[in-house]
This record gives sequence, C-alpha cells and structure tokens, in this order.
Amino acid sequence: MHCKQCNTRWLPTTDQIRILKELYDDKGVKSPTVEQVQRITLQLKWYRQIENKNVFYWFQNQRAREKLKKKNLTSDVQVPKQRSGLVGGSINLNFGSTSSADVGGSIMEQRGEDHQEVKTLPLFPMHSEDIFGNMKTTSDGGGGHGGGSYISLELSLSCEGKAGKSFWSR
Amino acid sequence: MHCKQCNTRWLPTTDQIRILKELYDDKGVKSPTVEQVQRITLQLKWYRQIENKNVFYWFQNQRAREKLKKKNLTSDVQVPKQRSGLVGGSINLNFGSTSSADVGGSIMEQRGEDHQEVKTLPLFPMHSEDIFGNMKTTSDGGGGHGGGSYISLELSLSCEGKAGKSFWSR
DNA sequence: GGCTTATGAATGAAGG
DNA sequence: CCTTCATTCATAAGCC
Repeated sequence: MHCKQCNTRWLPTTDQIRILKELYDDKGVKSPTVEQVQRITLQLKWYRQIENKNVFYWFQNQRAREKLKKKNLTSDVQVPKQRSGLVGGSINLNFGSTSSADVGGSIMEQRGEDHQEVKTLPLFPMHSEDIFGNMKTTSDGGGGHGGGSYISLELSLSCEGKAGKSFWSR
Repeated sequence: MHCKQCNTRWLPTTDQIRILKELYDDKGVKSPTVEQVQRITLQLKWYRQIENKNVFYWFQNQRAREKLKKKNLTSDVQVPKQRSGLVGGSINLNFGSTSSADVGGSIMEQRGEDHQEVKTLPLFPMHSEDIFGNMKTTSDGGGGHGGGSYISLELSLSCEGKAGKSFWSR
C-alpha cells in the first residue's frame, strides 16, 4: 500500500488479475506454454512491470490452489479448526526427523544401509572442496560414518556410460 | 497441519546446498553419474540423512531450472554463496528472504518504467481476448520445438577421461 | 497493532 | 529432458 512498487514481490494490478482469470477460467488456459507465458507477460507489461516468472508462478499457483479448494470442499468430514488454540505461527520442528524412507531397487536405495542419525557431530571440517579432493582410502566407506568416523571414498573414476532411465524407474 | 507421515521430503541443510552448488557451479558437475551421485550422497550424509534420489533430483531440478531461468521463467535464489571458508557452520539466516540473486549473472533483471495504475491508451489491441486468438507460434529462434529439429548433441557420456578429471583431483 | 488470510515465490519430487 | 504436482516459506492485505 504505502509501497506500491518496492523491490519486493510482484503485486498484480486488478487489470492484470482480471486478464489472467479470464484466460484461466474462460479460455481454459490452465497451463500455458513458455511461449504463451512470454506472450501474456508482454501483454500484461503494459499495466505494470511484470516478468515472465510472475505469470509462470501465477498459473502454477492457480492450478494448485484450485485443486486444493476442490479437495477441501469435497471432504465432507468436518474439519476441526485446529487453529483455535494455536497461535503464533506453527513452527516446523521436524528438522531432525528420523526418516527411514523406503525406496526399493534403484539408485534411490542406499546399498550400505547405514541409515543412522548423524545429527550433531562436527568432528572434522569436511567442506565441499574435499569431496572430490583428498579422500583417505580406508575401508570405512560403507560402514558407519556416524559417531566419529569420517567418510572415505575410493574415487574409482568409474566410466561406464550412463545408466539408462530404466535404472531409476521402479 | 496434518503431516501424513511427518517425514516427507528432504530438507537440505545450508551446508548441503552449498556443497551441491559448488559442485554444480564451480566444479561443473551438471549431470553426475550414478557413481557420482552415490558418492555425493555419502558425503552429504554426514550433515543429515539423505538419499541418492535426493541428490539425483537436485541435479535434475537444477538443470531444468537453470534452463528456465534463462527464459526468465524462474528465478534462482538459493543460499548465498558464502565462501568465507573459515567456519563451516556459520549459518546464513536470510534463507530465501529476497536475497540478492546475483549468483552468476541472472538475466532476470529488467527493471523498467512502471505504469502504475494507468489504464488508457493501449499500445496494441491485445486485451485478453486476443492473446490466444492470435496465436501464431512465432516464438522465434529460441524454441523451435515444433518445426525444424536442430541437433542438440548433448553428448554427456559421463566418462570423465578428458579434462573433467580436473575436478577429481583438485 | 497483532493475528489471520490470501497469494507470490520457491523447490523437492515425480510424471511423461 | 521438459513439464507438472505438492508442499512450504514469505509477505502484503484485511480484519478485529
């Protein structure tokens, strides 16, 4: 309001919203292509500065939230207003959640199966420069590197072409 | 609110993102092989539980969005590239808070004149009814999906035997 | 003025 | 690879 066009996020004008909604609802343009997005952006630029990504995100959000609305309305299960006693913004605390997701038979699966929680153990300063750099070649690679051991890798310079897509698919 | 399993998707730590970005930007690792993905995953596991698919998806998304960014369709505001190199644990708190996206020359800077709320004098008679009524798939040189297929020649062939060895032995 | 809501922006994950 | 979905974060707007 007092900051009509700061360097913050895009604030669409009513005309821009009207045009976008016409496209979405009337014209049935739910997922414009790249060229369409660029065209729409060009047209909406007349009203106010706007970038392609604004239009891109707008349609994406529109789809997502239309679906969300529809889903919430369909569920006739009375939704308890759980926000009644909770104030102050929910903090997502599962930062250190212990997840052992299962993914079967692909690269997504870790062979060594050394899932364990290595939350706080600032043992040695391994920075990104070291990943492909100096690696101590010990046989600790597959074992538990949690709890104090460091990771060691054989950089075997493997050259066997690309594994096909079939490798990932379940 | 209703977290289905409460441990859904991977939440990368700032260190993990930093390392991945360094691999992608500095080391030029754009499409890691299966072995590289597994190796990177092992490294990043030190910080927090992570699976191969997370790394794999990260690189895939990075490639896709870097390409989209060139068309101004997305922006890329990741963790600011702090390479102070002193402490490995200093966390930057402006996580996604409109940080300066100067990472590697973003092309999405095009601040121009702002028409604010004026709504007269249409430059071209294209007001929402004509946006797609006049689709002629111009889209000049950039796209060209439909017509002449140019040879892309991706040629990844991830065997790093030529010069790519440089980032193995840094 | 805080709190709630609406929505722009971002990104992990997956589909095709 | 390109596109889309799902979820989350961040913030302007709206309401007491």
